Amino acid sequence: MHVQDPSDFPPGLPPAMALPDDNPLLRGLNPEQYAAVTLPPQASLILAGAGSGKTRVLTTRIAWLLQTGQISPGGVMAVTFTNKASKEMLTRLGAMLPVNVRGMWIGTFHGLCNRFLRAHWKQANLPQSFQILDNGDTLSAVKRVIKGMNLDEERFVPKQVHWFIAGSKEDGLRPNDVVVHDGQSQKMVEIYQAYQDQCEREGVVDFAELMLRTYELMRDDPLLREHYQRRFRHILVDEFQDTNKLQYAWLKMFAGPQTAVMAVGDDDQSIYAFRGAQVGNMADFEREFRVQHVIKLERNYRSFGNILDAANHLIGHNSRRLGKNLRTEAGPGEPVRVQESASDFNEAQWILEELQQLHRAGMHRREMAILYRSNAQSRVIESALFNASIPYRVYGGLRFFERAEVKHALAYLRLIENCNDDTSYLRVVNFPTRGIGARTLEQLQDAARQSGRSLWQSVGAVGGKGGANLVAFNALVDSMRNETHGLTLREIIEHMLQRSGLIDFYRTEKEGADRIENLEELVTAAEAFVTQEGFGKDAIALPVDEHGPGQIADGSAAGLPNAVAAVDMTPDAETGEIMSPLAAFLTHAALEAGDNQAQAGQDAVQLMTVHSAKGLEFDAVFITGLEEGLFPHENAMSDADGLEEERRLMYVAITRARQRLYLSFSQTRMLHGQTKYHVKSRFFDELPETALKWLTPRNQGFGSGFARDYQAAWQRGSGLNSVVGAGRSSGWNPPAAPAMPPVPASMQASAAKAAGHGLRVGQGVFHTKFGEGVIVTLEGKGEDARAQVNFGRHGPKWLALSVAKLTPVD
DNA sequence: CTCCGAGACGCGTGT
DNA sequence: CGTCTCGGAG
Repeated sequence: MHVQDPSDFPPGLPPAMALPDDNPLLRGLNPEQYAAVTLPPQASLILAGAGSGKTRVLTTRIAWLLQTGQISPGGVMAVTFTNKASKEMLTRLGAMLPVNVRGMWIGTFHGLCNRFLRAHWKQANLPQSFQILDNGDTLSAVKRVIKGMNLDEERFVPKQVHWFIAGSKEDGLRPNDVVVHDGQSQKMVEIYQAYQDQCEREGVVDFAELMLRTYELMRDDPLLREHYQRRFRHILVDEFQDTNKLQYAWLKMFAGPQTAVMAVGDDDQSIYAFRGAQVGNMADFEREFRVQHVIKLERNYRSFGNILDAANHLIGHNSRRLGKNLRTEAGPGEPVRVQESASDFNEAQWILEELQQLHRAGMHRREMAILYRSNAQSRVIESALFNASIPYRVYGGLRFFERAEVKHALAYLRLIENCNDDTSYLRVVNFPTRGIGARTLEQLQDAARQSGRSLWQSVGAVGGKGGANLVAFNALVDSMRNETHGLTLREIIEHMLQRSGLIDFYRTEKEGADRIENLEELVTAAEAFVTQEGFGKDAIALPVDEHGPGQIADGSAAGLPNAVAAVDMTPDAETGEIMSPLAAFLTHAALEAGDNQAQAGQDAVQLMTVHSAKGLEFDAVFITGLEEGLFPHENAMSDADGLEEERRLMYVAITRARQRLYLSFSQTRMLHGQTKYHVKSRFFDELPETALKWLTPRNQGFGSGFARDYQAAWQRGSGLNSVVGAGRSSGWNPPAAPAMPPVPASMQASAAKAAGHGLRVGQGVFHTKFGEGVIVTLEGKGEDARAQVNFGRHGPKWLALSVAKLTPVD
């Protein structure tokens, strides 16, 4: 690994390009960024630290390539992992250059695959109107397969089977390619095969299939491969450290001998190994693409010094790094604040107070983020925010297009589009209820299975009342299709909502108001989609891409497309026919879980997992639940690899903060419906003490009681936390707090109950060998007294109190 | 067939 | 604690 010296760079470029100040595009770039943006058309690897201006480099690079005439819009592909990232890229690019970004291949891996398969559906052996299964759809499809094979769901857990199938596909393996170890894995492969057959029958593909199908078509069709390889002169890959085996192989298919691939990534931010990401792809890429230029972007433009010190110090505990350190010229800024709470409830309460102080001091709510390791942790915080009427927005969790009522509506739309979609059929055939019960559906599924046809096609095989109801349901869908023919997307959806009975159903429901609101939101979303994607009356096929200098002739002779429209409007390769707005909208719904249309635009506090925070930044960040078992998560604590990934995750979390960072942990937490006792995260031991400021007394934490914590909470309000750091860089001086109220009697009582052996559950103790821990359980009396103590790093231990020396920590 | 309540089970991260 | 599944009554 070598770093290009920016001073003698870029070598050998035309003079016009070497003058940075001449070109407004390049103004303000630092030497490394400048070098990256203006690299010659060869394979390159950009190691871009957090906050180092990575997106700026990517977009400026594309703009510069276009502006200098090195490529045409059609000659570049830029691929990201998230819709958020690709949208941002498009927006920024559009602001830099007057270019029709729509015609460019900029999107997520899955979005680009979709675009590719829409154009080549025939060669890919797909029906023209193939539908995409989201996670929920895939899971129910897997369940159906398992049921259909008469297998035990205990032995073949649908979730695990899905995991197995997706994992196999991400390794590029079809059922025949999977190596079988034993009877169990043999059966798994059979399920995989049956699932695949079912998908083929129904004309649907899952996320992994989008990637694999595209890869295979490119691999097996030399004409197609050559066309695309010659077409793309530049391919830029964002978040390269997150690519899996299949995505890397996919990239190699699209990158030809003349293609300059720029991989941008940060090994320290690799947090998706659990779903197959291979950081090793970075090293492989450097070798296999014979990378000449490796550039490190280490200058951070986001955070103050103390925050970066914390990040650098922490990540330094990882081995196997490519080696990179963030630096800033912004000064130390405020210290990183650390808060300990007695319970998750108290933690939420404390966050609430801090949020309000920041807001009163003038910070926008949207600039405050609360991060947690797992989605389940959001609930306590949400209810605290809700009760205090503080606007907030939750990312992840239930997304718009995943809500039950929205999925029902989409299922009707999908049936209108493709009536063989059994997943959708089963979802709404009896919703709202129309006298079609389990018995009838079983007969229907049996009939379908035997004839190898879809449920829709098999309704005739079921007799009796149920059979008649099925026929009536088919007729309903048919008439919806007929009646909406030629209508606008909005009209189609409104008609379907009425005709299906969904609206009427929710009107009579007790809690139906919210659901109706969401259904109306669906209409709005469709309307916005139509406007955005240009499906208006004057919609025309988007322009054919012009090939830049040195580009190949178009591939029309081979029946290949050289016209590329917006993601969902790709014309058919042969007929040039454009997808219907409905079909396009359904694709959109499957690929973009619908970030959450609801409270968008409002100035709201942002709640999300650390994973979904990647790529974002905020003025103030709270990292919550920093406890052993939670963060790092218990399932990842046992092996070194898992722990290193957790540490990278923590690194990502820390580097989201611009000005103020809070780290918070709690002694107790409601999990699985019961109270758990936790030790603070080991990550605290890996942070530089000089950058931290403990808001609660240091090392006196464990089990020191609710009363103390209660008092501390009030002391904090009285300005304790503003002593350090206030006035340094930001002007958030907390207002004076009210006088401290007396400690409630109930809390005093709980502290006083420490009778007997002088220990109680929740008590913090010190053991000479295991260190600090928390008493989780107490049993027995006198000589037999024993305690279960959770020592975090050493795990929970049973100790005989007559033998073990436990010193209360208080 | 539909509705409702009791009981089981889970919460690790995402396109 | 919340959601999903299953069993029995209407």
